[in-house]
Amino acid sequence: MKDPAKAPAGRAPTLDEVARAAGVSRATASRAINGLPYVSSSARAAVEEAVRSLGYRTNQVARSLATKRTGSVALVVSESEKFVVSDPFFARVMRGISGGLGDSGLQLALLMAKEQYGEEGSLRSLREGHVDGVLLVSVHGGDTLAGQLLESGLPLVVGGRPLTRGDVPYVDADNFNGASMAARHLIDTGRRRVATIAGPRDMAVGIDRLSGWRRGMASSGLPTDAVEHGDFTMESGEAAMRRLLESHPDLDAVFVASDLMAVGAMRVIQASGRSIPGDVAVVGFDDSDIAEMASPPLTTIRQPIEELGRTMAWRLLAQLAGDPDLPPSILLPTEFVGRATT
Amino acid sequence: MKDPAKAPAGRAPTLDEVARAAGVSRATASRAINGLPYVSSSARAAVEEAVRSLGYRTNQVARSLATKRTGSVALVVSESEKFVVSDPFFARVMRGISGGLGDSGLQLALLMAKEQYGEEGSLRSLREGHVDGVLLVSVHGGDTLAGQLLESGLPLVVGGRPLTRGDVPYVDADNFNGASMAARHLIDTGRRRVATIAGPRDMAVGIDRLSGWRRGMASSGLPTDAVEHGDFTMESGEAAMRRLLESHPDLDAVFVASDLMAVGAMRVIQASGRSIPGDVAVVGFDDSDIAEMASPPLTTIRQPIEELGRTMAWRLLAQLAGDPDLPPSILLPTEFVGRATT
DNA sequence: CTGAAAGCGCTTACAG
DNA sequence: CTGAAAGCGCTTACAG
Repeated sequence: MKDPAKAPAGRAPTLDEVARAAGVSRATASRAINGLPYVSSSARAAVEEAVRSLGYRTNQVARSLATKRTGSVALVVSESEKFVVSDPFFARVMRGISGGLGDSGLQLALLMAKEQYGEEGSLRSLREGHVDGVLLVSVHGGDTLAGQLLESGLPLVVGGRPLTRGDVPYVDADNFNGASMAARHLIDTGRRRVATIAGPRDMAVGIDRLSGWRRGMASSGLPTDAVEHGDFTMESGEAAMRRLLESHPDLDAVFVASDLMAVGAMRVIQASGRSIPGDVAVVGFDDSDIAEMASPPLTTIRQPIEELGRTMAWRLLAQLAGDPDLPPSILLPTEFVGRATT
Repeated sequence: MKDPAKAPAGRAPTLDEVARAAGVSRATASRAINGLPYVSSSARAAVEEAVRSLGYRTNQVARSLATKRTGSVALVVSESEKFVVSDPFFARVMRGISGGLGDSGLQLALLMAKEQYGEEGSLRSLREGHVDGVLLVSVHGGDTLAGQLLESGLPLVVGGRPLTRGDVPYVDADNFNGASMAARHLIDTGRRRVATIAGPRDMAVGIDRLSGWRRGMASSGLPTDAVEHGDFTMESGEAAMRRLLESHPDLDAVFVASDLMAVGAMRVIQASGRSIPGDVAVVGFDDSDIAEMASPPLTTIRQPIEELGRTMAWRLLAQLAGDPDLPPSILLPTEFVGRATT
């Protein structure tokens, strides 16, 4: 017994075959499948039945060619050395993005912007790839790429505040208020000589966490002169802490702009014979895995990384849908997480 | 002064325009661009010049429709809970894959196989997505998905040995020999009562590292009865170590199947009043970031994670190119990294 | 070595 | 509400 409704093996059924099976034109079949109005319910039912029995799936490539939309967005990440450090960050953002794209039907195309090709090369391949929009995770720099993308007219959302391009839509954690909370918590628990190990001066996340700490200190009129910078590696945290202990041996607390640097700082503090939190209290930032693993477990400020990714996806989706009232950029709340170092 | 060779703004130049500018037919322009033979050098030069001056880039969507190849491969990762643990692993594999794809021109489409849709849903969207091949990172299970993909005829390379499907091409680290090296190193440095904390019994990586350890021990005729299992979390490493110390208080070394579990084990060892490596030597596996951060820094077995990704990409590329003599699967060497716990 | 033409599988004005 | 037809931008036998 043959079943003439079955698709011929080896080749995917086409819209044409669906239309024939349903006894309608290709145009009507297309409308029914895409849920457009002006299709009689009987035609719609026939098409749905044909789709089911043939196992039809629309060929996205053909659709893209006709509609000039690809149904995919690019996730661009820079492949710079520094990035390796924040691998877990990246993975979590991506999970969030993937979740946020959810049932939108959009594919996520990954693009590692290779430094050897330069940003122009990345831009080119984005246009070649014909994506509908771009999600750019900008850890370090990437500002010029963001600017070019914006000017090219491609819908764009950046993760992390771009340093120089205030006009690019972005989503970021509220680093300023998080750092301010950290300072206030230290003050509230009786600390009076509070230092900070900040991130790089040329990264928004470094700048924002430093100015947030300043704001928190200023609200109590405490001095903000004990500042050293690191580059978010553990080693740089150790080195910065050594400098701080030398210049400010009387410090009784330190806010460190990342958990990883904080772990380095804690080692130096302990090696100097000081106890944590007895002699020196420590607050980190990120609430990464190592915060809990540190000994003692590290008090820190949590940034909602998955949520950051989800929000980036949401923002891009909304823009693609033509949503008129979109906030240019979005700040996600950070949260105090008390553990044993304060 | 107008430049008639420039593309009209707003719309990308087409092959048609290139052909016209070069004074050849579309067919010839296409051949020249794709580097096919049978194009006169004068025609080739004219086309190249036209491409340059117009800034032409081939429309991949149109090409895909014509050739029935998409120029993209899917990276499928399962989004299960357990996966979160190995985030850094995942990010590094992906970097390797991206690097391995290199200049192949293939796009990497990311697909998080959501558990809620089940594997059938994932499979469907892969076929819909019309990718040329699939890279599957199989951390836990995923064997049935791998099997279905294989049967669907889509070129496939799995990262990590599938547990039940011996017929699927995969790339993995040489966990067996790595674990064997670990055991031998402990024996060579004078340890005689060597325990192990193995991974889950239902993961290939758990099984392979356990049997490798057994092999290493057997070569010296030492007993292999001190075995406990964890699930690769730090907590499970702690719990397993507690059980080991209870059942084998005389142990003088332990091989732990992951660095993260090893850090947990070290805490328990130290809390029991034993010194590392004085009383108990410890060897981990992975050479992840925390291996260096542990105190004392952890001796471990390095697995080449980026290389794993690169090799997966290479294997898939070779298969797509129709390379006839491909090894069904590939094992990447692991490497001993001596630090302070042995 | 080259060109005219058909075809890849859809969508979408347009005219009914 | 529906269908015939043009078009999206390429590739590739086929015939010269």
